[in-house]
Amino acid sequence: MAARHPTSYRPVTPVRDLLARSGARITPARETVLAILLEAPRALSHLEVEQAARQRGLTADRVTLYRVLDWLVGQGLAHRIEGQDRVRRFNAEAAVEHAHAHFHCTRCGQVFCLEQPLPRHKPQLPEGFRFEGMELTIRGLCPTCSTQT
Amino acid sequence: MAARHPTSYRPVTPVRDLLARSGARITPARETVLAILLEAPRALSHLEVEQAARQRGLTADRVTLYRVLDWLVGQGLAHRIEGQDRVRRFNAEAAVEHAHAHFHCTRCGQVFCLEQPLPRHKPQLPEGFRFEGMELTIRGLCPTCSTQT
DNA sequence: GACTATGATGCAACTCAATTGCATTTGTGG
DNA sequence: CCACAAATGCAATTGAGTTGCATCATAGTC
Repeated sequence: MAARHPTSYRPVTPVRDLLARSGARITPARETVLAILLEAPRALSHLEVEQAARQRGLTADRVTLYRVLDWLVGQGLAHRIEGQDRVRRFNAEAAVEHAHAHFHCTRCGQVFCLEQPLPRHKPQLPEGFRFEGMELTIRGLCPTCSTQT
Repeated sequence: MAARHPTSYRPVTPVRDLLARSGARITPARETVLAILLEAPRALSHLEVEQAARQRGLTADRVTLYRVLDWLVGQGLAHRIEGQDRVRRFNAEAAVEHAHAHFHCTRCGQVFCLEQPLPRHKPQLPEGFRFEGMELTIRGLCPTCSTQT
């Protein structure tokens, strides 16, 4: 997988810099996982992260990856998406405001980030409800699956 | 819990009628579960359905309830909502078009149906994606939880 | 460069919703 | 009332995610 902004005039912020900002420790697991998420074209499940990590030579426990992912979410470096299949997926959009919809393929289960932003305004809620955030998930078939009959 | 349209000029369609339309068998489990969903003010998890069913004197296996719920969804009699907590919740909106947002309380986990409809139009999708449906989930605190500090 | 405290990791066991296979029961059309 | 397809019950299983605790490694300090 290629880096995100190969032709950008501004260099990609190195993974270690992003991590360093948190003040917490920089560990191989955190470096690798964040790099994986940053380079992924779509949201990855824990399992996909684990496989990608192994390909990069990281031998980390399943639990460690869960904890790293949670930590990244806590740091605001990654975002967690609740899938239609009871599987959580993660992506990292270091620079991009995370306010877009997700597309969940009902056939292969992949989750894609869509470019179009969510409505800017907070939705009207009935009396007493407090808003924290919102998530728009579109179900359907991805390009690959929609052509396979 | 009261029936849905107490003042409507049109009588509420009896549960058995709704079931009969499917052409499939009418069983105690299906009757009870559908009645529970129709009368519930919010989406219910499998566990909540099970407890409600027991209160009504239905002694059905957990698995049966799972299967009944799936079947109701397949028949279009119920709708499945994917929670932020990896728990599926169900509601039945026999007459109402199901195109509204859901509110998920991040504290108590309850899911409420919001009145405001989703945007009518199908969202623009990148080339190749096929639209099937969408789900808008708003996270936050419900009235009860938002007052408990 | 070595030392150390604190926070990260590994391991094993566990939780919990949901699913599956198969034998048994039951609703319904004939 | 009968037969058969469909629904149910039961037990075992899956799979994502979590927890407790012992061990290890990072980053600041000397």
